[in-house]
Amino acid sequence: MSAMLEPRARAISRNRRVAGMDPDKRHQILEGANAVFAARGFDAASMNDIAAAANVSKGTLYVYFEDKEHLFVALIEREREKQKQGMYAALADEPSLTLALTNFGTGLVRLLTGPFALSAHRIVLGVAERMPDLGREFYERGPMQGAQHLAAFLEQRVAAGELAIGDVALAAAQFVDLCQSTLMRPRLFNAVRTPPGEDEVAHVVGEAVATFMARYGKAAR
Amino acid sequence: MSAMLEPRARAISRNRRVAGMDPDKRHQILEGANAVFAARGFDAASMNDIAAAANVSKGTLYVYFEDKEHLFVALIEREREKQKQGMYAALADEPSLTLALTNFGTGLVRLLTGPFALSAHRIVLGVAERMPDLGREFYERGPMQGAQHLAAFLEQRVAAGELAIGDVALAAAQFVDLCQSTLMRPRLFNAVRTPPGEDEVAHVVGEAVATFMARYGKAAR
DNA sequence: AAATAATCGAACCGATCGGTTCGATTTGCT
DNA sequence: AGCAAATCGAACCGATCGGTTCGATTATTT
Repeated sequence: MSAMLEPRARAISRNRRVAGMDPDKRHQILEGANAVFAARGFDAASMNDIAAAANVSKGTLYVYFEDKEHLFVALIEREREKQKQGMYAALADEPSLTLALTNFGTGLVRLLTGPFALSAHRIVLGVAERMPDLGREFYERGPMQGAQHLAAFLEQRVAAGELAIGDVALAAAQFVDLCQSTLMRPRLFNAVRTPPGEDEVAHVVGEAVATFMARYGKAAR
Repeated sequence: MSAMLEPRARAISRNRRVAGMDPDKRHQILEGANAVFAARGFDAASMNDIAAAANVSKGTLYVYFEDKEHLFVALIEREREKQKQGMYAALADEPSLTLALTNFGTGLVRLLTGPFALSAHRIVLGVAERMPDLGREFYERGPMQGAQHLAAFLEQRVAAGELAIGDVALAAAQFVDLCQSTLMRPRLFNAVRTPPGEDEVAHVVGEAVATFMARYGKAAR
């Protein structure tokens, strides 16, 4: 108490003298959970495995997370925040319409076909029937929010006279789906075990932009 | 022929004098399995539940199916055969290109957003990491085969001068994905708990056809 | 009616699960 | 150095799982 708020500030930023509050340990646990969930799915991932993978005792595990579902939700939320930043940057920064779409689509596909988004999708879909709230939240805060961002962007370009779109929300969803054609589905089903190559992504996204512009574009063509 | 192979015919079609061979009982079991798998997913569906739902003793269950995975595979295969017929009819029968696409797309969406395809997708995706063969087979004999059928159809129309397509396989995948925009994803995540209405399907498929034709159509526009 | 075989039903098996408990050990603060 | 708290680790709990076994029951065949 040398000053007034010394102890509190230390307890938060530097100490781990509060049970279940050490951010490093928390991170460590989430890393282990990530590995085990990705490899085995939700049901088949045991808390024993996770504790072992994280090099943490099972007791400590339950100090940091109250049960398996909360641990999984925390993992998803952390990863979402980690990957969301910069996803929508392409839409705000790039003046060229087709280039903005291309960059956005490329980033989207890279993210979706990556190992984390893939396993997260599999797990959430696998339990969506039993845990509808988890499925709904995952959808609303992920894919749906992405489509809405894109829709808002398209709206601007419509107002600017660059696009002519009747149903903007549908058009946004169409573009998102066009970008994934051929790439996401076989990956989800594990029929293709490696992420698509740079050239493959460029081709599919390019064709997505072309199709999208053929329908909704006003200037060129 | 009534004379000579009577007994054999009876043994197959009428009798149940061979263990695990009664088609009615097999059907009964699959019905129960369908209900339980759909409601709980693969891992959480217990063989006890399935036996109870099918009004069959657990012992009998294991006479007809050697384990849970085989039971699930048999269920999927039965349902696939049941629903595949007539799916590709629209492509063969209809002379009008846009009408053929519309009919195909409508049937596709109806099937995919229906309760069985939905739960089958969730389950297979949920275990795709642990059971890669199941995921790959499901994909290859379902979605992939559908896309190939459509690609073959598109190829004909390209040869007939009605379409101009560079990458036919990609174009087919694009159309399939366009048809599902807005409809399939929220349903998969259980964010929308009822199948889309007739009008909604018509709108989305109509827009899918419009976008597809804007890019690849030759005649109009 | 007697025989024969499929099915039932209920107990049982070993394994594993999520989650808890608690004494031993480590860690960081004073 | 000495203390207090976080963590460890291993045993433990009740429940449930997939799968098996076996005597009782039911239905079909002769």
